[in-house]
Amino acid sequence: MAIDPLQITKLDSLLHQQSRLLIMTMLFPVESADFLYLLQETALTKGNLSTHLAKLEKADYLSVEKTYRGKTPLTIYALTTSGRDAFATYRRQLREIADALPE
Amino acid sequence: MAIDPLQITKLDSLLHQQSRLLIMTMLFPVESADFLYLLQETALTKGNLSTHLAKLEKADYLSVEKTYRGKTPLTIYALTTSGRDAFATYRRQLREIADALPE
DNA sequence: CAAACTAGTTTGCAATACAAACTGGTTTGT
DNA sequence: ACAAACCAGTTTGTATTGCAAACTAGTTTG
Repeated sequence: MAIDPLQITKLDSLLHQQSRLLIMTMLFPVESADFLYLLQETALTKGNLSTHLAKLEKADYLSVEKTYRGKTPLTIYALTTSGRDAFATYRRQLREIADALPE
Repeated sequence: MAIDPLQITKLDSLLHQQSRLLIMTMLFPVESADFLYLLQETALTKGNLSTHLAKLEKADYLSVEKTYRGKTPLTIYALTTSGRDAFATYRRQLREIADALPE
């Protein structure tokens, strides 16, 4: 049975955004990643990446550890449990919706 | 083979928005629909529905015909060919992405 | 020791999303 | 007749976004 199209409006708006979904998708398979890794992989600008990460952190979808590699700053990002849960829920809903879109 | 996560950024931003995707999803299976039908089915507010429709019209994803039902205004919306094409492309890309999101 | 580089953050601005208020007209009630 | 309520949308005001340029604090290089 086809799902209700109104399910579209139930998607987590924080994740239903291309840059943030991309970041979450990069972080999901790994334990953690640093800023420069994400910068390269996402191809976002630094400012853009920084603000999206801040938004995800504020939602408690990821944790941030500020440290050093030698003498230069190093910031490490990792999904939290609730970030993983939110991603899994979004993924499930997105699949249902994508399958149900009319032909 | 898994797709490149960067495909996420290739999604049509106009359609990667919940209210607008909902409107397009409602319009796709039908030939046309009037404002009140969309208002009921989408459960958006009138202002919100109006501005999203205007945006889709501006992108030439839908056409608008203003007429009357008896003496009261009646506005009829229909997807254009390029609107249908855009929807089909978005649907295909969304399915690929949804399938490829990491487990 | 100044210039250039590194790892991010902050700022400024244009575009968005949303609902309340508005518009132009019609119907209803008295 | 005429005001009040209603109808089908549109416009407006405001708060939130998304983005990249400019900035910061420190480090390395020439």
